[in-house]
Amino acid sequence: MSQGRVRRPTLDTVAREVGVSRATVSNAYNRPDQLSAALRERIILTATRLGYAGPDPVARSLATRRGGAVAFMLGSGLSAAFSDPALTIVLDSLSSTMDSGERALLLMPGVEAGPRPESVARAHADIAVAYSLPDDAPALAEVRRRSLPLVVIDQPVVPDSARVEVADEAGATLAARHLTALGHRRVAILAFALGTDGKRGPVTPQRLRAARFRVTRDRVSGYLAGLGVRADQVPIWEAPGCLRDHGREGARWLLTRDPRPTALLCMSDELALGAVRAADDLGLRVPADLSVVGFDDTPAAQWADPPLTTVRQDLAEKGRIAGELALRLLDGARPGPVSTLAVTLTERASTASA
Amino acid sequence: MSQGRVRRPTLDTVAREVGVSRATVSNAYNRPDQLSAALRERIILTATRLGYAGPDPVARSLATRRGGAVAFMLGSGLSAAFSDPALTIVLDSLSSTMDSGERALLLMPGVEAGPRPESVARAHADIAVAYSLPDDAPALAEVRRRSLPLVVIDQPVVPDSARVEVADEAGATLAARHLTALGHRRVAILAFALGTDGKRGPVTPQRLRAARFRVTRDRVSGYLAGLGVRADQVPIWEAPGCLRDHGREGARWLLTRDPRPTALLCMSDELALGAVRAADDLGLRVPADLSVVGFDDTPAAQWADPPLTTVRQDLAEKGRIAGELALRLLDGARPGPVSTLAVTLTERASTASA
DNA sequence: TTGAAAGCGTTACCAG
DNA sequence: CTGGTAACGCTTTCAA
Repeated sequence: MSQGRVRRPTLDTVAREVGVSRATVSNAYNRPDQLSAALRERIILTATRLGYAGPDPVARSLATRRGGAVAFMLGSGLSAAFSDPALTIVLDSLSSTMDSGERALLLMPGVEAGPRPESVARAHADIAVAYSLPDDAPALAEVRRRSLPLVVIDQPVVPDSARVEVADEAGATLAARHLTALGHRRVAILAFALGTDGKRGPVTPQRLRAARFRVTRDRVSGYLAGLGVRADQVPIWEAPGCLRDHGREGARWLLTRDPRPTALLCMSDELALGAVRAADDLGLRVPADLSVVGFDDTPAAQWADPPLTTVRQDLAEKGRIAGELALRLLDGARPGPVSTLAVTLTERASTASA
Repeated sequence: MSQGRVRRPTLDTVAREVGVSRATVSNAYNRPDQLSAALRERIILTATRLGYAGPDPVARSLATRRGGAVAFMLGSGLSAAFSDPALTIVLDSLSSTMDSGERALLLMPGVEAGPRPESVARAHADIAVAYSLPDDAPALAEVRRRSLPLVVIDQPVVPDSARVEVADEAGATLAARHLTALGHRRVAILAFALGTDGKRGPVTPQRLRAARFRVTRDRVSGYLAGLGVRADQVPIWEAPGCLRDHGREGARWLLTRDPRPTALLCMSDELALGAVRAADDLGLRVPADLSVVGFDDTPAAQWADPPLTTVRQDLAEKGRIAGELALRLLDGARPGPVSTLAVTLTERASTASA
């Protein structure tokens, strides 16, 4: 049984043993219809006896010029990424859309501004999918250098890439209008990161202008438009991420300003859920003392107590579309115009009249 | 700028253009110290001008005999997997342990009994990590066929693999003893899946004997030992997974038995949290009317209301060890004996005297 | 239905 | 420090 340092058998070994050519053995594995069933069986049998495990995936890729994986580039580490239900839904939907069994999913976690370019350079992937990266993510430059087809989800805007986004600005406006219609005049914003430096805190107009994330920029614009105010007229907190704890922390600050806001616009449901928790910490009732609006409409939003008023986007659809764009690019198609998914406002119990 | 159908430049193209050999160009990329800085610069410059993106990762892998990825095999689909905080922690810790920037993470989601063997056959990976798969997962047979080094986390027991587990039986016993010490006599068990058929419901001793998951078997044994009863003397519910909703559903059933249990032993914190929710649905107070014990001690356990009494295992450490085992295997080492992590009981507020 | 030969793009070894 | 030459293991025409 001990194979020791014996050289691994190859197609050639099997071919020689059976007494046929390499091509025939290759066909035995890849095109069973190209040879007689009997011969094929003899080949497979011999292969098994010799301990040949089937065509080497790497060698096969070199010959076919297909890497067989899709590189999924994240803007954060794995644990943060997986704590984000929105990402989870999109990734799941993307992977099941593309899953032909032929393609694997190469996860490229990031630090700060996305995956390291060296990782991208070495990836055995023939397409890349970027999930919500900052404008100048180095990984994207590397994707370009390699001329890998690219699908961008949400952000940033990359020339020559296939893109799927949601109507961020419109959605944010919807949320803000909802609050003003309810009579809220003191509204604060709980925002995603503006930079990749991990900073958190109140946002200055200057930092806002230098923002490196399109989504954050657009949503802030939308909020301000819906509110009918300028950036310096409303408290904005920059959270370093989109998770619940980030929301709790930011809301704690926003809710201890004077005058205290009567409503919070949050860029994700998780952020909003954190805000509800912070309100709770401070003895504020939602929605009696504080209205909270989320973004995404993840499952948690409707399960929450109180159920969250939020801007609904179809996350699964976003993943599906991204997958289909990827498939099309892989098929040689040129990237088309951006697909923008519509959003709607889902009114639940976390908002009430001022 | 249009490259049209022009053949992609290769190492050779660059070498010819610069007037050096292929080897030298290769060295320019991989061993800068093997040539003069001037020559190297000239090479890189020409490469850029020609639009050469650097050594092709697949070709390089063929030559170096290194695939450059670790295949992480899951027992469930992506969305279920990422909803499990325990998996998330382990995976994050594993990936940061192994991350030399050289290696990528190939995610192999499963359906029912793990990844499809064909996916494993095609994966450009030089090592596989199995996360909590059933005893006879087909993917494992494929790993063996390919003679890929294998690290198994939790289960199953695979000959010739490096393994890291936790003291499941001991932990379960700890949990059960805690309850009996508190005077509980009517205790029920909320268990993981026993089969890969997605079934849920009360467990028969027969199904228990046929269980295909070591962890489930061992924990049930541990619970029974700690309780000092036989399998047919205690209600056991088989949940199809380890998530919160599964727990809620199972607990709803267990808590409507007559006589109603005064305590629940749950195989994961998520399951336990679902059980707390079910108790809440039924108007039962935890721990006044019902004691609940979890397993894992994920962050959610201490955040919960009430904070969860649970069997603590060091998930991050488990991931780290798995990563180190993988590194060692990659280095040519033979698998050693199984590493079993100790567990402790963390008493919090979800348990009280009967 | 089968086989021969020409790649696929690199790295590794060894001589100079 | 540089270059020749031989792998690496497979797929794919094209002819027979």
